[in-house]
Amino acid sequence: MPRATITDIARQAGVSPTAVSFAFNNPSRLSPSTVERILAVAHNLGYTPNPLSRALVAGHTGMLGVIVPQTMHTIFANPFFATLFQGIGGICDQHNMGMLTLSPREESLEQALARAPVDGFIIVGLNEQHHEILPLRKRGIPFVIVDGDAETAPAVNSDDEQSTYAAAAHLLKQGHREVLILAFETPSRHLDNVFYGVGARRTWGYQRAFAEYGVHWRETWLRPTHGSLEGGAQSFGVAWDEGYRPTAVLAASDIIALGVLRAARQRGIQIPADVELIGYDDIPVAELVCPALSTVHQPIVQKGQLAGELLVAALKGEIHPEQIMLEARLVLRETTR
Amino acid sequence: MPRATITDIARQAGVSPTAVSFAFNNPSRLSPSTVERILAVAHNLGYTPNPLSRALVAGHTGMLGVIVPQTMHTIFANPFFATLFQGIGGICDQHNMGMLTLSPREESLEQALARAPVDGFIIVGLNEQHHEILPLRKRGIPFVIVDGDAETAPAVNSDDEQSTYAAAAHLLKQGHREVLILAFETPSRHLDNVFYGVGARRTWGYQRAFAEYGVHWRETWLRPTHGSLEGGAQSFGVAWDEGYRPTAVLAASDIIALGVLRAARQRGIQIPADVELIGYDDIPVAELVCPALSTVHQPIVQKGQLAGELLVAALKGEIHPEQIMLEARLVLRETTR
DNA sequence: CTGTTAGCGCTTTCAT
DNA sequence: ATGAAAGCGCTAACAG
Repeated sequence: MPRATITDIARQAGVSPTAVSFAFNNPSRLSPSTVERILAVAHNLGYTPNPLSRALVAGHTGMLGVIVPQTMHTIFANPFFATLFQGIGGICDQHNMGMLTLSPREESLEQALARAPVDGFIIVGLNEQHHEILPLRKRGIPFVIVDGDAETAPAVNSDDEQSTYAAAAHLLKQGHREVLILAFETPSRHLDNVFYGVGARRTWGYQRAFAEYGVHWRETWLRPTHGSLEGGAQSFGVAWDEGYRPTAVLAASDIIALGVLRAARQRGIQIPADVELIGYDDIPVAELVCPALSTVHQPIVQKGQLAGELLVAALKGEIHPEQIMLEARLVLRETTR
Repeated sequence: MPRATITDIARQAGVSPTAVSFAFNNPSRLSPSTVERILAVAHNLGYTPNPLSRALVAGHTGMLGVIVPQTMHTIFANPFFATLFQGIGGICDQHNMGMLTLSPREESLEQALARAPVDGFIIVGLNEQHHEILPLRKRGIPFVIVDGDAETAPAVNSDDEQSTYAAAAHLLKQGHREVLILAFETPSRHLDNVFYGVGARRTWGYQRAFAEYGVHWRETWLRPTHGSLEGGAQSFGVAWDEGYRPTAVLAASDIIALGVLRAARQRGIQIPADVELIGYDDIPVAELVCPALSTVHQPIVQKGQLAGELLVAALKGEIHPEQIMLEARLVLRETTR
């Protein structure tokens, strides 16, 4: 038995579909007794207005899309995203919106964007100019960029280059010369280039420090690493097993650093005694783990909130695209000496 | 300028809307040149078929709804959910679905369910019989229950009662008699009763152990606690500051236990020397924190996967409602002696 | 107070 | 190979 429609209710209640519609959306326009009767029938048949039809005519769904060019499995394994979503979710709570998480489907990010029944998007980790993002602009669908370059669209970023510079500089200042860098790998087929977005900016920061401290930058000491605990563990483990003997490690994200911690433990490497380690993000667990992670703090929850607010503003038609830059700062805990 | 529609494209390309539709969904039915022309115009205007209209006629959206009776802000702050979502997300990845996270809106869970443009739901922490869930059944919308009682709907649970019994028994066996229990608080206005779902089952397990060990069960030693780090910290802190001096604490979830860890640290209480602590869930950070959390392990990712698979099966019309019970087991690490 | 009617934007038989 | 027309389920002028 197919789902009951407005017509079914109308028939059973002996009224027109309009009346049923009013009973749900504008009861005051009907006599109380009619409303009651309609609602009774509806309740009886378990009828609820089809959200799709409703959204189609209303022109909006009340849903906010979040898209990240990684698999959902990877996304939710990374506390950075959970924390970012905490911020976004808070705004959804305030505005009674649902949050639709999307990841590239059938090889195409563009398709994912096209199929999503949402009012606007928060796009994480891609530049505004990305070719699969551009269609959104043409279609006039509001979106805000998080962790990506943007000229005209609203965006929220943290000061990656500056803060990774600080992290690398700290290590170099301590005299380290053999430092392994676990950078982001080209996150997916959607990116053509390692030197893209946050990944690029963070690497530049490290690089600038090396330059300023007159330390030779060796490409082989930079390992593109999958943004996951396993990725970090493997990347560090492989390097170590290949004979690399870094005295310090810079990880482009905390989840990667956590992987380093695990791989080091498995090999009996002492952190920070044998190897110093600095991550990035300051995810909530960073200060809970043992040893507590030295890292670059960025206000992740706030980042999500701002992105959410920017999108909500855009949805309301308040068009004052803002590119927000959040401060990030080095936090030394126990994985550095 | 409103978004371009199929008619706009048709007009500009000098064809009928039908042709445009075919160009997108069934190009083989059109001559290659026509397809090309249509697609060119479409691309030019940044046209993409409206997903809502499409879903309306197709009868499905390719989106999976996940609903939890807590604010999104709370949900995403709890690694249990991130981990559960990791499992669900993996299934979404496989089936090219999006994942819509919902939380009660405008005071009404029922409304949240009604407004969601999804093909089916995964409902976490509510019983099948909950009055706000029942409408779904009538409407014939597929859903699966996670962490809730279900008789006829598919469901995934872990063996809460058995495993919390084991946790409490362990403590009691060690001679503890002053044990503080941080149970779930009635999670929200949607639940009328503390003795509901997982919360109830976990409490029963603790209770049964007390009974079997002949230890008097004191209601005052059971504190309903918000399922968050802050909740755990506050609940333990308040109890302690009121003069309670437990020698052991049982927390209904790891995030609560993490809060205890923090509150204890702030007060200079040594764990496990002064107070032993056992959580529940075995979220990924449990073994990373310092001291590593003793807890009850349940396969969270798998729980999410199974829920996802059950829902996908239901969506396909494969109706073999299964109530799955996952094993959970005590894992002793460093917060117990 | 209630019903008629015309869409919302798209897909899909059924003709031509 | 292409188009006309009906309809997905609902809302909202506009009548009466």
